[in-house]
Parts: sequence; C-alpha cells; structure tokens
Amino acid sequence: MQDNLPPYLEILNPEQREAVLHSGKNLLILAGAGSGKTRVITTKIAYLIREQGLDPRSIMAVTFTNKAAREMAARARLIDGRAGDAMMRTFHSFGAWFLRRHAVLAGLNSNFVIYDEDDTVSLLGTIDEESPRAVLRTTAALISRAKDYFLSPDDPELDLIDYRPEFRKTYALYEERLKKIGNMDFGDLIKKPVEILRSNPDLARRFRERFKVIMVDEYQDSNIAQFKLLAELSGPETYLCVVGDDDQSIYRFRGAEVRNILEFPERFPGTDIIRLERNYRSFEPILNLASSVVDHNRGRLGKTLRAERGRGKLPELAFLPDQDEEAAHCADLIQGKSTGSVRSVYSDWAILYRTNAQSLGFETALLKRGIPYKVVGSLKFYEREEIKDALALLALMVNPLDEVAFRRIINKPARGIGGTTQDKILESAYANPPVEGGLLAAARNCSLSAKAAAGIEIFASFMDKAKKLISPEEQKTKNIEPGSSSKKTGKITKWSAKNPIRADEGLSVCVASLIQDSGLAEYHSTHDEINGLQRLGNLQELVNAASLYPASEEGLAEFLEHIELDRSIEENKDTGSDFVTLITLHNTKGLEFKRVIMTGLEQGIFPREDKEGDDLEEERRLFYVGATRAMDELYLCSCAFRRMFGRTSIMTPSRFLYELDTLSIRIIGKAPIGFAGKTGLKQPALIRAAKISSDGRWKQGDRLFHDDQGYGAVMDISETDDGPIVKVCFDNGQTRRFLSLYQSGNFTKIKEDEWG
DNA sequence: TAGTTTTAAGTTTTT
DNA sequence: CTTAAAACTA
Repeated sequence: MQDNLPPYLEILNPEQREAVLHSGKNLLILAGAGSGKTRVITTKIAYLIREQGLDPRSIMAVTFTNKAAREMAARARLIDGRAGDAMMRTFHSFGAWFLRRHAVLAGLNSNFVIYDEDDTVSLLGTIDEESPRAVLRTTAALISRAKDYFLSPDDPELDLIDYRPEFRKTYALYEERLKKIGNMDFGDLIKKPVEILRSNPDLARRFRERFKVIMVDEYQDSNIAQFKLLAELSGPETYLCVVGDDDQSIYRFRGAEVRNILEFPERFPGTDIIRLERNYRSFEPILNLASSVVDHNRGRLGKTLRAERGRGKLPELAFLPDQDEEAAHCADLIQGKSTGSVRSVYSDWAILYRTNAQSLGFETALLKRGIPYKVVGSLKFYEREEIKDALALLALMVNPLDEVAFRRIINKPARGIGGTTQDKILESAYANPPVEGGLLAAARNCSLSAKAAAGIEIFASFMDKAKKLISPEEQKTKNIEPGSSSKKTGKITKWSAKNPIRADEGLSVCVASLIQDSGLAEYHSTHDEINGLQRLGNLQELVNAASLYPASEEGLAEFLEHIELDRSIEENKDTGSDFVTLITLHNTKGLEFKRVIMTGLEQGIFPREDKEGDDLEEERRLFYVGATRAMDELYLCSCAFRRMFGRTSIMTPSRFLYELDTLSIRIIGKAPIGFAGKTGLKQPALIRAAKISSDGRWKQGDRLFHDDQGYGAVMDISETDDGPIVKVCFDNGQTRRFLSLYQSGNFTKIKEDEWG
C-alpha cells in the first residue's frame, strides 16, 4: 500500500489502482459491466501525465463511438487539464486524421470525402447497372466486411467473405473507381493507414516514437483491420493497454473479432491481465439475472461480477397482450401507476428495444400521456433526401471529382441533364486525364445538347459563387452576399416563402447560398406538398450546424468530416432536461440508467430470427449489455401479439426468458407454462385470441393466446350457424370452448361459449 | 426524359 | 403499414 496517494488515486479500489499504476508490460484489463473501466482509463491518462511526467501528446486513447471519445476526454481533463492534449479519438476519426496528413504517400487524395454505405451502393450502381438495388446493397456490405477483415480484392482469403469470382471482380472495380474519384469509405479509414504504415517504415517509426502509450476502450469490439492498425502503431517500446469485456461483444455482425481480446496475451507476449469484477452499478438480482442468461454461452473468458451495492428490488417480467399494452405498461411504470409509488424523475428511465422500428409505438404512447422523451441515435436526419442532397453539393465542392455527389445533384432540380447525359460526361472525364476543376470542367468541355450545356452553366455558376464565399480573398468583404442581409437572425426553424433559408455566421453563409441558389430549397418545398416545410426546416438545421465552422475550405472539409463520422445529432425538440430515453440495445453500450425497461422479449424479435450458434450467443451478450445498464430497477416485457408489416402475429416468449434465473425475477401477467416465478398483479380480464395460421380459418393444432388463460392450442372445431366453435386446451391444463366472433386479418376476437 | 402509378419488399444492430 | 424501386405514360 502506497502512502500519501493523491485523492484521485485514493478513491480507486485495489484492482483499479493496480491497473492505473501498472507499467512496463502490456496490459489487458478485463472489466465487467459497471466496474469503473472508464474511470480507470481516464485516471490512467491523468496519472501518466501528472505522476509519470509523460507528454500528453505521446498518449493515444481510442474508442469506438464519438460519445465515448467525448466522455473520455471530458473526464480525463477533469483530473488534469493537460489530458486534453492527448489524442483521444474514435478509430475512424484517427484514421481520417492520419489520412488527411499522409494519404499522398499512397498516391491518394487528401481532400477526400468519406463515403457511407449508401454512397458505396450508388457507386456500385454505376459499375454494375444490371443488378437491382438489393443485390448492390449486399455487395456493399460484403465489401465493407472484407475491409473489416483487411482483405483486398486479390487476397486469397477473400473467398471466406464470398467465394464468387464476380464479387472479387466487382470489389476490384469498386476500388479502382474509388481511387480515381479520390474518396474513402469507412473501411478505408482503417485499412489504408495500415497499408501506408507498412510501406513507409520511416513514417511508422515516427509514429512509434510519438505514441509511447496506446489505450483502447471496448477492445472486444475491435475488428481485424483495427488490430492490424494497433500492431503497426505499437513497437517493442510501446505500452499497450486494452480494456474490454468479452461478454459485451455485440458487433460481430460488423466484423468485430472477439478473438482479438481472447487472444490478446498471445498476440502481444508479456501481457499482464487485471480483472475488474466489482460492480458498482446494479443491485444484485439485476446482475444475477443478466449473468444467468449469458452463462448459457460457451467460449467465455469467464468472470464473476460481485454486486457491491447488495440486494435490491427484484426485476419484473411482464407478459402483455400486445405492443400497445406494452407501451402502456411502460408509461404506467414511468408514471408510477402500477406500483403506486411516487412518480420518479423521467430521466431515470430508459426504454430499450432491439430494432429502431420498435421506437414508434413507445413514442406515440409517451406523447399521448405527455411524458417527455428523447430517441437516441435515430440516424434519420442525415439519411433524409434533402440533407443528402445538400451534403452532395458540399462534397462536390471539397472533391470536384466526387462522381456520386455529382450524379446525385447535377439534375436536381431538373436541368435537362438526365442519366444518358451524365454517363456521357463521366465517360469523357474518365477517358481524359483528370481535368483541373473536376467533373464540372469536364462537363463544360464535353459536347452536349444546348439544353444540357445551359444546365451545366447554371450549375457551375452558383458553385463558383459559393466557392467565392469560402475563398480567402473574399473573407474581408463578405458583407456582400444576399443571404446575410442584416443583423443576427437567430435560429430559424420554420420556413415560408418570405422567410427563406437564412444564415449569418461562418460557413453557414456558404451552405445557405448553395442550398438557396441551387434551387434545392425550392425543389424540396414544392415537390413535397405535405412535408415541404419540414424539409426546409431540416435544411435550415443543417445550415445552423454549419455556422459553427469557419467560412474556409478547411472549415468546409471539417464540417463534412464531422457529419460523416458522427451522425448522432441533438434532436432539437423542445424537450427540457428531464426526459425518458428511447434507445436500441446496441446504443446503450457504456450508458447507465436508474430504471431500465427491456422490451420485445419475443422469439424473432429478441433474439432475432431463430439465431443459432455464434449469432445466438451474440444476442445473449446483447441481453447482458441491456440488463446491466440498470442501476436500481429492471423491467422486462414480452408480448403475446405483435403487429409487424401491418399484420398481427402471435409471438412466442424469448428463449432468454426460459434461460434466466427465475429466483431473480417476479412475473406479472399470464406466463406461459414453464415459468415458476411468483405471480404479481392481476391483469384486467379481456377475452381475446389470435391464430397463428393466416388463411382465416381455424385448424386443429393452431396455437393461440387468451388473456385469461394464457397460451393454448386448438383441439377441435365444430361449425354452427353462428360460426365455428373451437375447443381449446390451454397450457395450464384448462379446456374451454369458444365462439368465434369476428375477424380482421389473422387476428380473431372470440367470445367464450356459453356451454364452455 | 420527367413525372406518375403500380408493385414489391422489408426490421437488425453502426463507425 | 411504410418505403423504395421498377414500370409505365405523356
């Protein structure tokens, strides 16, 4: 035990302190959920600077999400302000930073724009004009996966991604095309730096000299390419410290390789392992519940989480008739109705679901009750057509060779430049060596119809105008542009013909000018009768966001990069500071809430499909992640029916519900057979059932659900003048006869037969 | 070629 | 049900 430790080290537990003070060899920290790993990382950064006298600039700390990177930086700075000078970024943001400086070494453009999966699909569409969109999307996903595994088109191992020679060929063509354009996709942000470091030993040496300490958070979610990047950046002298939890690996589908963490000690010989197994977040039954499910997984490093907070309220599992009741149940819980307790603070609550599509029902229910909420991470904003259009204009300014952006925007609004003309322009641009001025210049040099040529001129003229707004010479006299007529106008959220897109600061002036002069604003407001105003509002919001950046070419590039790498946007709803969080299970990683409701625990929803093997294990880990977000109270919901694609279908409870420790849970509602837990409050008796089969007729053996009796099966059907009478045997052993009342879709209301 | 109608498909999860 | 994409027509 050291004497006179500074307070920020004093407050750590022995394992945490050991991890912070550890030096010399590489370090693998196996940190269970809620064991204070972020505290360890941030403290370690501060400790290295304060006590070890390390230059902050020689420390690199990588995370996976922007939110995590921001939080890490903020918390480290709280302990020591100098920590702000350390490089704390996401893997992808580091890759972009690296490539802006060193891409030229690989003969690549450094003014690249980052292509997302959608852009990749568009580009693939110009390579392969035959295939339908769905096929292109699959190909795009495969290419992205290939890059996660650090596989190039000529790599023999590419067969493991897709053995078809066509795929190899398409991938090669795509790479060639992307290089010509000079842009990067997400995978390139990791893969290309590795290639550059490998072929430039001097540069690699300089990096190894600079970064003496490299730390990685959520290491269980790293992929092969990221592993290789780490390997290139760290030499024998580098102190490598990775933190992770194999039970929280939930991004396998995206190329994350759990073996990275499982085999870390072998890959980096001389590694010490420290386990953080004290959980400070959740009450014991919550941890027991989470562990009991993930215990069914094989191939774990294994650890025992101890609940430092001791016993608390038993988690509740509610069996509900359908998703509307589920949403109502959530609202009841939040308002404290079911328990009769005092209403809690809204921000204590989070509603978790497997897919974004599920958020809608909760939104409507909460809205109806006037409960404020925020949907986290619905990336819709940047996926909106009008926003993508506006971004294409900006992208084309940054990289005039951006074919995808060019095609997207050149004829919007219509300028008489259709697909055929576009092909002609692109063909001539690719036939000739890269033209100064990019695709627009190429278009001007192309012999086109009078109509098309005129369209090009119109387009080129406002692009030139916008360019002037960010060129250095014009900066001093920038009071001449029309958009910024008078004084500060503040944020404008509503649009009218008299109140066009406005801007008065920084880059927003240029962005506003582009959106206005290109006719994009007008195009979207007139083309969409219903949502036109909202579309303009979105465009205005984009303009507002740009005002934070300087009106220069660098500012523009920065703005675009920020948008491309961090798509989470603060939805500027007039929600105060107290709101319920609606969030996907994946998005909750790293977060915690006092009260958590996990919804949709049904086969097909969670776990999704009938997943098997490794995929099923990943779903289990997702359950573990979700459950361990809860500090005080945990609630689970499972519905008997769910509307999907406009149809109502009967659901089977999630298999995880059969796996969990029944002593750690209290059951509410009609549980299917096999649940031994205590039964809580009674649901009001409703008589309702639905069939599995969809042809509108009852069949022997049809499974159904009855609000009073629970799950059951049809034993016998007899036709009468009043319709069919069905005899049902329930899982609880009871037998009843029902008269079918009426039907809609495959959802049938029934009335209990008098003789039943 | 532009714009409209009809048909089909889809819901993972995200940097 | 909602959205995207193919098909169709002016």
